[in-house]
Amino acid sequence: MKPYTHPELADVTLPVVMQALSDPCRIEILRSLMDAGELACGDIPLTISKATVSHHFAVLREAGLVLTRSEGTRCLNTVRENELEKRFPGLIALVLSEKPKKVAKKAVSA
Amino acid sequence: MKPYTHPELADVTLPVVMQALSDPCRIEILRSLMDAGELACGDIPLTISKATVSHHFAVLREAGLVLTRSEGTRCLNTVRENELEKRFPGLIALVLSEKPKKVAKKAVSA
DNA sequence: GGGTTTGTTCGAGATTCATCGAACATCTAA
DNA sequence: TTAGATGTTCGATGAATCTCGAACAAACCC
Repeated sequence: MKPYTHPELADVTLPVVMQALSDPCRIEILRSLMDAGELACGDIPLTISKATVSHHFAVLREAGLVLTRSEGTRCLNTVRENELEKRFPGLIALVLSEKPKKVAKKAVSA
Repeated sequence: MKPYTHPELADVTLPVVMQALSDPCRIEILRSLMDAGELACGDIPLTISKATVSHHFAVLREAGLVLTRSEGTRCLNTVRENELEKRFPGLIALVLSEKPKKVAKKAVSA
């Protein structure tokens, strides 16, 4: 089985995180994740191949931004929100503040 | 003389800014600028060629991060701090909060 | 004017990156 | 066991990026 590896956020550098966030697809993935709480790779509303989606998730994972766990044939992803807030204060808010695509979302208070 | 062009921050997207911040050299440049207030290209304490420094400044400029003005044969650069704080709240603090590390500096004694 | 300083621009080389289809692996359902 | 669903990995390809030296341009100083 595939044991996903996640870095300690203390070992993640700022350039690595910024690089991970420099792609519009990955920013959109992060927003979807924050919006839904947890999503499988296939649930990402993007018109790119699943190979590319897998690649983007790997980048996000290695940058310490998301946490992936296997469940059946699917992999469920979440944003490492609390840890990130400690390591890079304000980063998540920055990502979410850009282009608020969905307004009046149903109380998913975080 | 060369008329430097600077984008409106409203037109700058998050991926573009993140891309600009994904290079350790450019992060170091920003830190030096914030520390000194205003610096010429040649005053950047990095061991890279002036052609490369010029390139990095162009990237930072086009990402809306720094403002460049000519003065004699030199070009003085400042961080667009106030504007950035409005457009991308917390971004500058994020860059400064990262522990300063050695970027392309001389190696320590062996 | 001639020379110096400062920075830009122009190739060019090397590396990295995003993207895809195809093949593969793993788990679930029938 | 077989078939389907879900992701990963493997090449490959085209684009972007980082870096440099060399040539160039503009402003200063003598």
